[in-house]
Amino acid sequence: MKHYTHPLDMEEAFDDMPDAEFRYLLAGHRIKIMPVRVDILRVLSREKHPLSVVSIIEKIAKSHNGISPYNEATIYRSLEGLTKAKLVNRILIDPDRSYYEIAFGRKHHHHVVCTSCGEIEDVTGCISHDLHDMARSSGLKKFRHIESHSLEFFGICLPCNKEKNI
Amino acid sequence: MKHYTHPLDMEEAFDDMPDAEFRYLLAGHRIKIMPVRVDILRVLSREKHPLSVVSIIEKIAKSHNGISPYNEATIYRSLEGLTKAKLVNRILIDPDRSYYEIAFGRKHHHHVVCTSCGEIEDVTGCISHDLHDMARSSGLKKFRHIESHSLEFFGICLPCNKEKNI
DNA sequence: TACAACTTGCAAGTGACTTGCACTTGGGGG
DNA sequence: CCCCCAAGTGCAAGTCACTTGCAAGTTGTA
Repeated sequence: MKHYTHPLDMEEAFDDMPDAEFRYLLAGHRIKIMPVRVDILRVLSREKHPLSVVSIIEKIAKSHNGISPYNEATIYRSLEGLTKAKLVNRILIDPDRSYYEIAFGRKHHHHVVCTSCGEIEDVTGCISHDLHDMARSSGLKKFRHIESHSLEFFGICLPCNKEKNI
Repeated sequence: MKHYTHPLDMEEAFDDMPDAEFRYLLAGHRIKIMPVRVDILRVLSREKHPLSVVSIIEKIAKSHNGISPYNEATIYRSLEGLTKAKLVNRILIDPDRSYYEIAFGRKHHHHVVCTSCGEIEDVTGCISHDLHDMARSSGLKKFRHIESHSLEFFGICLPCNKEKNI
């Protein structure tokens, strides 16, 4: 059997990560290994960028003869559980719907979102250390522990920009 | 008549800004001067932190004998218009509801949100220049213009933390 | 293998917004 | 200063993403 780097030590590209790895991760996080969870982790791990819930369902459907075997409620509950287990992250980029991305194996990063078409691109090299220092040092009387941060950029992507200048 | 610094040149504390200033701002942004818009600007300008829509309505109600003279739809439409005019900002901190804050007269800043009680505190001294540099320089093939960014921190505030340790 | 705890499907419910439409109003033009 | 209409409003119905209650099905462990 081929040996796979443990996901938590990897960088990018999970294209061929076998389901066994996801089961391993789920077990490690003390969550029951349910098919829907494995499917979600597989779908998200193959994406470079955050996916909306609808997209997640579509991708799952594609790998199951075009029909998702799971109820939507199940998907939502699963995403909630995976988020609590910190295996996926819920991303705050759109006030109208939720986006999720895999939470392990990738460099710390953030996103740029096109305010015109919604295209999402990664921003790597986050200065998160500086950010946390900043958060801790600037008039924060009531907070000592910062658990996480969200850093999102918004702009117009080149294709959309060109379209407008026609 | 007392002279007031133009809002756009001010820093913090609008506690006593007269409605005339808000009318001035609205006119300057070529939006009709409607009472609801003035009310929203007044309420938000008196707040140190972002307010949810419900809170905005409650504050407006307080200044009108306890009953808001505006329909909820009007509030939502107004907030949308004020956001487009860049007089208020919609803040992405809660996937379940919208928060708004005044968009002028304050130093560039961000927020820390308590994931337990929702308390919001400001983070000043943002390294926004570095952030934009970061966004522009890190593998961004498709974006050249970054219009805005959202930087939010999440943690547990001291009161909530104490509560848990009882 | 038995069972308790956890999950799921289904269907109904929730809640934050949005929209269609007829009525009103702010403010520029005459 | 008044007229007029684009822009804004109230009301009520609608939408849509998500949540929940419950009965039935799974998982993992004892």
